[in-house]
Amino acid sequence: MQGPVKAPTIYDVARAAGVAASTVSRAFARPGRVNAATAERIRRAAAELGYRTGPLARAHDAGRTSMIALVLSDVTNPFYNEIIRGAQAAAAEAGYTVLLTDAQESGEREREALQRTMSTVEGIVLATSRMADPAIRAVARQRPVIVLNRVLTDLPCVVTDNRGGMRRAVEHLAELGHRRVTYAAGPQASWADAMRWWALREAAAELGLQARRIGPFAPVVAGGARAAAELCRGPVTAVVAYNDLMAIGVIRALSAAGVRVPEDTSVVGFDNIFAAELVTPALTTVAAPLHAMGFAAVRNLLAHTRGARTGSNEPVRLPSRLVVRASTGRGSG
Amino acid sequence: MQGPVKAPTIYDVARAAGVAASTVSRAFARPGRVNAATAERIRRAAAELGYRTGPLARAHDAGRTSMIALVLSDVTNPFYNEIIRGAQAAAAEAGYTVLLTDAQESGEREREALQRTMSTVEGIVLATSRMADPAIRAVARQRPVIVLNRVLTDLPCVVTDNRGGMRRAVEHLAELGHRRVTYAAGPQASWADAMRWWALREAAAELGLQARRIGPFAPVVAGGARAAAELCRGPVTAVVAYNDLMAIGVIRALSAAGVRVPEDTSVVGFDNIFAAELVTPALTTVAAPLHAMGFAAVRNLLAHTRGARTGSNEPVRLPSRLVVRASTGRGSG
DNA sequence: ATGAAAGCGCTAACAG
DNA sequence: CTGTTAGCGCTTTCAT
Repeated sequence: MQGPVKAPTIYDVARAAGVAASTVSRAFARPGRVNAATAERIRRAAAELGYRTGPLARAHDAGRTSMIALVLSDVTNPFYNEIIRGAQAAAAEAGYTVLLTDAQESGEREREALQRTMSTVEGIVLATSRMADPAIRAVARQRPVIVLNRVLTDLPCVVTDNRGGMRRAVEHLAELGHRRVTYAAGPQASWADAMRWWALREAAAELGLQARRIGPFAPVVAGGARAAAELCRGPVTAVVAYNDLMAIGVIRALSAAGVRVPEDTSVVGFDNIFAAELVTPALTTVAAPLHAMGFAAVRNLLAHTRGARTGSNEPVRLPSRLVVRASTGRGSG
Repeated sequence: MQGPVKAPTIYDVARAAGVAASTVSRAFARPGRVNAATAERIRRAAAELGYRTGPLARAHDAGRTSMIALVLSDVTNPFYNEIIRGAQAAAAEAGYTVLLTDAQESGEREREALQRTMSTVEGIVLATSRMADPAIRAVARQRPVIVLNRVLTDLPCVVTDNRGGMRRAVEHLAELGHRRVTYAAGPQASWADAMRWWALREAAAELGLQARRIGPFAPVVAGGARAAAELCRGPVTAVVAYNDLMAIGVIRALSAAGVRVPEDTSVVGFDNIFAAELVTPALTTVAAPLHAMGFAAVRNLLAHTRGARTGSNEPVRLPSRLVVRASTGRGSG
């Protein structure tokens, strides 16, 4: 057993090949400017030693890495699909590459990953961060940051109009004759969750509905199923879930329990993910302009990166709309 | 208009704050070890100049970045979900962080992203790469690489047993009384696609079924729908799709066209993605040990990274199994 | 075509 | 607590 041997440097190769380090460097970077024979000797020596260009040195003085990081709370969540695409589109437009970082729903992991990534990127988009405000500000001190789905004063943010979307959803439910709504809450650390519940209460109050809240639950199908269990206690005719994944969970669990959707109870989701129209019944949901959000985020970020002494940092608020499908129907009153 | 001004260095800050560069460094890295007042002055100066720690310098001498890259042909594809989780698990175990890179189904983008990322990571997992073999080998010369879902001689690979899986699927169909199978092909650049079609032919021949192939199609729901259109020409009782997404597309399009699944035609997918059990009818599919693949890949990679003079490079072949659900049924013969 | 030497921006080791 | 002095591994002048 030897333990990890120190990786060979360019100097080791130089020595082995009997040339100067600078020549080795050239041999790799500008093969044309070096004697074919010498180049060959160098290549051979390099291969022999298993030489690899050091992790961070090469670009050391280039200064620009042309990369930005997009940090997601959970890559696995289809919610991010379009956001990612939007971000990539904006990045490509400017010749940048997007590095994806997964926080695995943990503020801790997010911090750690960020710490490692930070130094290699020119800017960072925090999508639905699970970190606390101060941690985010700390990051922002190191690199230009733009926050998605959350508002922090003095930091550039891009959010959807949760309030308007929720309003539309509740109106829809009211029009169908429902007299009370239950909100199945998502993660506590989620800024959006707080906004949605708040918005639902407001809308319900104004429209004369009764509002109730259960949760929090994990923002995944299983979480929705758990919500459904709690739901059954008490007369529920309409539920709005934190997101589509949960809504799907609710529908499935409800159906399994013999409750018909939408005849017995209506279900509304949030986000309009791809699977929303795949399930049966197809999900009525509040659609966020996902692609546009990703795009706007990176656009803004790049502007800041280019040194734009940040002007006003009013959060960019993108509109959302209600997509009515089959999971909502007449309420019994 | 000024153009991007050269970014301020740690020295600029030091000068502005009237301290030594090392002190500035400390102020950022170990805030405790520096006089509060001095730290404050430094922070102020840094903020004033808009100073940010240089992209690649910080870890410069650490040598190890503790990061590996996982390159995906399409992050958006749920197929990768468990692979990602597996990779992260193995990485975490070794104190590494996984950087996700999306090739957006393009060999070109993959190359470019890789070029930028490469220097910052210690190793690379290429999952379902869209690059040509030589390009992959070129990357492997720069960093330890391990290839997923594809076999390249002399490079460490991790693949699933496509052959066995397909065999099981065809047997299943045969047992149900089907006399012919159609394969709806995926992307041409896909190594797995070639393997699957080949395996289907082999199995069909041995079991006395007729095999047909249509495609290629994009490996997404829309692609499956397009496949279904072609399917309708000719008497088809059983189809195996390149992956679950396509299979779902096939089912939906078929249903829309009045063809019942599985009564009229049976559909089998590949991968057993999350949505497979969500759709109606639930999808019969060949399940790959996704999590295990991601895990094994990173494990191996890390071993190579630690300098293990690569021994035998026999591809690691993980077993797959058939998950029978509702999309397959009795064939009319 | 090649070598010597001077950095790149930052951190660590060692004195004060 | 803070300044000085060496590098980190590689690239880039500038000679030769």
